[in-house]
Amino acid sequence: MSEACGHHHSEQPPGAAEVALAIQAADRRLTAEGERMTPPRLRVLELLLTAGEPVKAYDLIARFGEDGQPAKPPTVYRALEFLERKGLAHRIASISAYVACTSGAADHAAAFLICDCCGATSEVSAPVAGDLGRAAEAAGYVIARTTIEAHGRCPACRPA
Amino acid sequence: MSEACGHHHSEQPPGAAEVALAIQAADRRLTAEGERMTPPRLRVLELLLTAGEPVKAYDLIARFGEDGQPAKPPTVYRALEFLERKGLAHRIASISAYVACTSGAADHAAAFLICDCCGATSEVSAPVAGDLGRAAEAAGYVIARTTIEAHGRCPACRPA
DNA sequence: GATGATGGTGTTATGAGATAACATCACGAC
DNA sequence: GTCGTGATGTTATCTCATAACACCATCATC
Repeated sequence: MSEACGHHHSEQPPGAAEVALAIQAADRRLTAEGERMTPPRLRVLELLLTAGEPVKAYDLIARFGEDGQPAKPPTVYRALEFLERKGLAHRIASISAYVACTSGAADHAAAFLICDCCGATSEVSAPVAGDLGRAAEAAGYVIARTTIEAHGRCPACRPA
Repeated sequence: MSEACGHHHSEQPPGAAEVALAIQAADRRLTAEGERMTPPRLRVLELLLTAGEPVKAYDLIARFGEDGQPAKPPTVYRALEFLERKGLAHRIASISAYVACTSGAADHAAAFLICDCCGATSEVSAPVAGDLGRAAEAAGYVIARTTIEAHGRCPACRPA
């Protein structure tokens, strides 16, 4: 997305069926935890899932209304905060964007591989007990959450 | 800084001598690479070094003038971009702040341990060939740069 | 079924972070 | 000198995010 690299990108966003499944699963999990899947939360999650890649907050705001009416910023930011708190979405700090979680696990640390060319993003499990964990332990830090984002080129965009 | 945790924080920013030394070293390195340490770049680096912890861009802007006059945003952002490009400073994306590099190495990947209580930040060497590197390789990604930031409590702020 | 506590939403306004665009200036190459 | 390049100064604007407050839904309790 951010850098032209002169080749074709065939995005294949998830189908409606997959999105519906993911929403169902999220809904069940929230209910089990005594949380509510309210309309704005559902809508934002749906937008994130449908996009299948990181989306800017103001793009979500613009797409929010089914009829083309944008949302007010707090509506979307509150939904994002909730989804993130529940592990259903993640903020990608290095590009100020948000993405639906593709890991089934609740309350997990995440790491991302981000293609600077096509914007494709791959969530991988964050190795909290790995290198960073050891460095933290050595320094006496107690870690609560991590931001781990690697930028580069995905297989499709890799230079020849 | 961001969370009250009811105990005393004794910050000890680097002394003027240390700052002067770091600036000298930076100056030499830039000269060796054919780059120029211009007044705004020097000033921003000096502010970052003196702070000894992450600083918001608009704080740099406010402190920029020796006489209390603020800088114009592009002045500071351009200096920051340059310093970051040269490995003399880093942006910490998760808190939108900037910090002087405390690693001697040029052109290196960095990782940070950030205390959510007192703001202390510790730069550790980024294990590019570690867990994340393996995940990237497995996914076919070629990594160009990484953002690795761990939030928690430093030894001084650690809960009892 | 009133009451109140809690949490979610709607709305207005504003704060915080970052950059586009263009004019001008300093410097080295020739 | 003059030309190309890179840095700076300046104005304006854009993007990202949240504060503050009114209102509403839900549920427990009495």
